[in-house]
Amino acid sequence: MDKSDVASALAQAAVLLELKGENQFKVRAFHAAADRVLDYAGSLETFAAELEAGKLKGFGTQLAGHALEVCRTGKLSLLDELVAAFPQGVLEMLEVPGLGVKKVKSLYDGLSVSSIDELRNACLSGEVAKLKGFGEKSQQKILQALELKQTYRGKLRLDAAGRLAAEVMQALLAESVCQRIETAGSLRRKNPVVNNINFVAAAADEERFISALRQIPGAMQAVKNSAQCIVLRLENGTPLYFHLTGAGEFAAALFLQTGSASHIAALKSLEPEAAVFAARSGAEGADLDSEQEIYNALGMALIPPEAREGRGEIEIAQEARRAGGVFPELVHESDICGIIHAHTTYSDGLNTLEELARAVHARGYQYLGVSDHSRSAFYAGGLSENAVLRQHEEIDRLNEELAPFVIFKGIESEIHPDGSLDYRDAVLEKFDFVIVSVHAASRPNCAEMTERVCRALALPYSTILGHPSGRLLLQREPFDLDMEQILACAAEHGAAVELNANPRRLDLDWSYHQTAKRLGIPVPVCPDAHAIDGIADIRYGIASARKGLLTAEDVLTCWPVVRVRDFFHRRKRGLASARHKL
DNA sequence: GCCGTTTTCGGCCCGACTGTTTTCAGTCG
Repeated sequence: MDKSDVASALAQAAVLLELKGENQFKVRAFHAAADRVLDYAGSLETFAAELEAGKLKGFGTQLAGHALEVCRTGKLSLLDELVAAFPQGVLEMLEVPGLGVKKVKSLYDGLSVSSIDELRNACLSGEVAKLKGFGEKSQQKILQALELKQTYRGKLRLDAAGRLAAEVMQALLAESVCQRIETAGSLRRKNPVVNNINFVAAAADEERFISALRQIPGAMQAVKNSAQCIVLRLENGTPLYFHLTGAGEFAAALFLQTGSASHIAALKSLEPEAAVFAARSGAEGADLDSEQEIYNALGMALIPPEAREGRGEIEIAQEARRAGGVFPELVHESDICGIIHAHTTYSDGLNTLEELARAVHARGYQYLGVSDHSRSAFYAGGLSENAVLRQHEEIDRLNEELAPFVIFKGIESEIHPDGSLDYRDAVLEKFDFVIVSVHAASRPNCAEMTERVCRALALPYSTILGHPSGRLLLQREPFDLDMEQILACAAEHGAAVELNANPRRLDLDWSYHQTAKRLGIPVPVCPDAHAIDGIADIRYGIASARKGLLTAEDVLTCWPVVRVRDFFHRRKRGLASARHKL
């Protein structure tokens, strides 16, 4: 039980109250109360105490009572009543993009549609288009959204997959049904989204192993898929594959189950590979006890798991081996010198500027690039020009206090449809760096969107392009834009392109990293943190950067403070030569 | 349902965009 539970109970109640047709201001009061719980800086205990004392703004007698009930019992009886009043599927309909509470209500009231399946049928039969407030286009959009939702089914984002895999491995090791177990497949390759989770396990007793799998929470069924593979199906639909192996063949199995199909196929087409694959299939005679030896036997340096995609890494590894060396050292989390792209309470962050700066400082980083939302992001409390000036004064004060630690003055500015940014030049001038990004809901065509971003990049104030594709993994598709053209444009103007490390984004996608590198574009790995905890997300960004074969030199946030400052200055003066060194 | 030091009743959070409409409601960020 924590603050997010309280907030989520109040927010869910708000949605259902609206669905029920309650007064919109009452609904808003519930939403606002939920936001206030999240924004509350203290502990759950002090929150409850202040509620009781009637000290919290936004909580009158009613809402304070509801919030206290959740704090004390973990339950909200009002919410239970509301949930009971609607079929479960109605709530699921709210997750369909383009459908808000009003439209769901009108579908439920007007067509008695109360589930995703019924919604699809109503669209297919053309009934939705006849409903007041809907039309042919709305119906088509709903169908498209449902189709997209279907393609997301059973898939997991890297962070969720990693957590699930860790829980499963812990449970199996605790039951002592395997001596060793590791993740393999797309999770070990750190793909942003995975369709399944693969494990390699050294387990002597197959029956005990399977029965332990059946004990895992959410397990639906665990059955043998082939001679050496067991598949576990969970309630959410994601299949988990367990490749059983003897302890002596563990490395060979891990190697075979990690590489992507094209990576393994490319290796199989090489001459000396026969021995390795024969050894694997011969089972008994496998004497290769590490992946290092396997790759060496194949005539190449060890390829890091993230890179095993069949996109040129084999040639790099062969070349490295010929030169007597190892695979080029990819970027590590420990290479990160500073944090760029973080929000504070000036806009929609949870921590104050000072708290955030001290936390980043305490973690041993050299600098923090603060970038709250700009003016036009009303929904996120975007900064007015006055707020910008106030923040700058506070930064100046903190910079004196925390030196040699540096806080860079930044902003995350919306790119308007015409490619312009949010403030007057006189204000833009005052920032050390400006992250330019698109948030707006509208989705223009490819040419318009590309033009919009390129126009922004041509402005001397645009330092970093933020989350360039705009995608939200398993939630929203990327904008329709020409990424190659945008990268060329960033390179031309000396701008950097962010690798947003939030596991919901991981944007710039790893498949474009080598293009960026070739064009000399520095790629900062940015947490886009909205609280101190969010800084830890850079580990996902680093995983993606490694996947894209980036080195510390390629990642702007691995540069020391002096070099970053110099990059910002040069960019502002239109002088940025992206790859210059001091 | 909450709030207020001009208010205890009457107002409550912005703006673009889309698709539905003939002047606006719903959604999104």
